[in-house]
Amino acid sequence: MAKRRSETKEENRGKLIAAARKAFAEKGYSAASMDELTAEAGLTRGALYHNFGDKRGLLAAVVEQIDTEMAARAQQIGARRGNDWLGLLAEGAAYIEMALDPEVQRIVLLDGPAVLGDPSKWPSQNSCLQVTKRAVDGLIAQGIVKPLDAEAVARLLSGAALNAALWVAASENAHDVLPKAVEAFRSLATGLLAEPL
Amino acid sequence: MAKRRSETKEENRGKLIAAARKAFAEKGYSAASMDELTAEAGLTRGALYHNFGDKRGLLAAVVEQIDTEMAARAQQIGARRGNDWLGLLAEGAAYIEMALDPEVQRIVLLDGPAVLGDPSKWPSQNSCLQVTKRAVDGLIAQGIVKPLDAEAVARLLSGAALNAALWVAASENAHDVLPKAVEAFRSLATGLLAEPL
DNA sequence: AATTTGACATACGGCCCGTATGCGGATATT
DNA sequence: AATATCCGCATACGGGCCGTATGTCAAATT
Repeated sequence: MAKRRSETKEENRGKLIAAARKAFAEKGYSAASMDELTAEAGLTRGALYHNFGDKRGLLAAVVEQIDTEMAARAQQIGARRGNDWLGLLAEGAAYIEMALDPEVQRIVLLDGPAVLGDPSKWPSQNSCLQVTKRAVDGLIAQGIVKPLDAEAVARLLSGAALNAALWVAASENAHDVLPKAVEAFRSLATGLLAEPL
Repeated sequence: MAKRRSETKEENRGKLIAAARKAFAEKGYSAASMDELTAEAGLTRGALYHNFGDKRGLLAAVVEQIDTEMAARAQQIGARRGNDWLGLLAEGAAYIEMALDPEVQRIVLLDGPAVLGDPSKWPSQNSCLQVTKRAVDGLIAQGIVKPLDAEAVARLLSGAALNAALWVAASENAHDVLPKAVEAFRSLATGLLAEPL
């Protein structure tokens, strides 16, 4: 066989991240054991430490991967809708739905901030925030949205969306409350409009 | 001296909670050592385990104490302003400011949700949510706010406020961005009004 | 006064993480 | 092509922390 070394290294990195995603999502960050994690990936803690430095580094890598996937989805939706007002609303709703994924919740919304600190300091830069910020910036430039601080608006919107998702996910009947959350989000967002509809 | 037993027990409970507040706020939940914690309170882990069951129990008690304090402040502000629209806005701004306290951030906003799970399942019931929900309920009944699901609105508002607070706190110049956050919050909230101002 | 209760201390064991060291194959050198 | 080097990963070790079981002494009960 004789594979290239850099090749197998990337493979193993991928295996570790995949195993970590599963373990972190199921057990939570602190309860996830590095030994079990690496064993499930067919490796040992040596590989993990060599690739990611420490447990936090592994979490950061996992978060970055998930975040990248979320950003891709958001971009798709934004592109399909166009960069207008309805696009922003659709994006917000999309984030609420994405956050229903237990993996996203546990890793990105709960353990991520607690272990890694403020999202703005993450390697991945928190795509949700960035994408929203860009959209808001555009809408302000067009005069559709009030001339507020774009980052402030993005922070509030994303915070609202993510909190709504946590609520929906914790509810018994998620499919019943999801529309309520989305509706409330849409109402809230209309407060940003420069002129009432 | 010969104090009553129940008396000293409450005293020690208080000492432990106080020490835990400091340790959790400074080092974070997972990095805080129970041994150091209890030693600083002049006790041992035996007392801690006897009173709170385990480390999570101690965190829950700390969160409850802080949460109660926050609820008291919010009630004050609400009562002073009256249960009207401006009262709700003032309350939201108050929560943003309260969340600037590093203790509140680290313990209630970061470690709390990660360790204890969804706030709605906390013993303290998360005062921020409850107070906001009650205020929104009243405004809906008066026809001031659109007939949305009160809990959904409360979730979104509190999520927005708390996320804004995290942003402000992480900023270099907090006193510069705080007004931006509050202004954005006010704009967002106007989206809830049944009729434009 | 004897007994029971309860609050807390002490002792023990296991798990987990981070570091230091060792090893074998891929890569570079001449 | 043979040797030397490097690198990715495994293994071994040590310390810390948490949860449980057990012990102890003062307060409460009778």
